[in-house]
Amino acid sequence: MRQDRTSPTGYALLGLLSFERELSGYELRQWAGNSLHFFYAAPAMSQVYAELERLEAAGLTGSREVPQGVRQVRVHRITAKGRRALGAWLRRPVDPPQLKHHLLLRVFLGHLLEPEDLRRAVEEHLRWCEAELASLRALLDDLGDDPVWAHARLVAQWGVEHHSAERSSARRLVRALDDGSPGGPRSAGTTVRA
Amino acid sequence: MRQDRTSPTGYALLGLLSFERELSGYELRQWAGNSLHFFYAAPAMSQVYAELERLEAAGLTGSREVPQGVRQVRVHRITAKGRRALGAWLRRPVDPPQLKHHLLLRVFLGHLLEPEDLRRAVEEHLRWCEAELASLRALLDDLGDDPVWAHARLVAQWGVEHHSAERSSARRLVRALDDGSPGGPRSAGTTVRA
DNA sequence: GTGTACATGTAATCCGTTACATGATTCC
DNA sequence: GGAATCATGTAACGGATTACATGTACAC
Repeated sequence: MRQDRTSPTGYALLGLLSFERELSGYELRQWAGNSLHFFYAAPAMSQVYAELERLEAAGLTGSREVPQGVRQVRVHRITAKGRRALGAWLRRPVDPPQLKHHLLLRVFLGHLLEPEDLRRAVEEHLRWCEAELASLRALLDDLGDDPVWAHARLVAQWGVEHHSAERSSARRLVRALDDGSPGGPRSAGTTVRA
Repeated sequence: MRQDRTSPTGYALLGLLSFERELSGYELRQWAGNSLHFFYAAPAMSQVYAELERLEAAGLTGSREVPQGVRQVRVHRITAKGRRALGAWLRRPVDPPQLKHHLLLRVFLGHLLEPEDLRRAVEEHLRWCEAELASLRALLDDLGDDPVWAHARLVAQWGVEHHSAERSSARRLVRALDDGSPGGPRSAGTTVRA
């Protein structure tokens, strides 16, 4: 039993199970991938299975096989012990957010890139922000106004704000890159915007 | 030689060495810890040493021991090959940012917490944001206006925007939590602000 | 009949952390 | 004299990924 051998990712999965539905590993991953992933990097499929095994070994979840047509699908549920463990974990001091922003690393090392290369990378990031915003809006739509999803709406709203800010910063970055390039704004037809 | 066995963290260190100074592992970690860490989680000390060994084995860095008083300190420098490898990596498609936001995971699972506990966690996060903003301002101050740090200033500026947005969102979260609590705004003397 | 989503896993490997160990230097 | 910082590492472990392997169900 010793200590608390459950990782944050384990608790995240346990958290998804805390909505009291029985879910397969695949479904858990799906859910993590399209709603959690905005603020918490979704684990690989294989890790979900590994994590579920550990959770079950620790008695925090249980599982059973249910027939799904011809096949057997294993569905998981949280146990009373799991609910207690999760509650205790949630009350512990929170670590600061962990970020690995690969684009900004490139910007930081911009002296090793052509301004055009850097600009393209930032613009790609901008497109990614737009795509994330679109799926967040779709998510908010799906959540409706059921009280069960009140907190889910809060984090989705946070996501919208976060990605909007990211988008503003990226736009500002493009402008700064244009202004700061050797010899002022870029020539060659990339700067003229409407 | 096979493929590209260097991790993003390895490239990050290589990037720090691309400013053409010879640095010890300790100094690299220091630098990563107080300027890179705003957008790229700083690795543990022990990983820095491990990464430096790999880089040297791959011929991307070189090192030598220099006397520092009585002791020998090992300093590292980037090689021509390292500069080429870094340049090539920087031009590759950029992965989206990776985030693990432990606070938001708590918010998402807010149905398992007392509103007061959740509120306290968000307020703790708010204090963390303030502290980060303060050190970012100090950093921007240190950077001065030397052209060498032009890109460093850009990412520091991004950091200020990012943490300001984070702060706004956290404040909004506190308000939403107050409003949304069962029975309206919290009683018991925590809601009345100024 | 082909591709995509559903569904579950194993193997190998690596990324990264914590804990431990050691010692010099500098500040109070 | 003691604490904090500088400085470098090793050992053990666990977290997480990629690549591989397998097969079903369903839509076009």
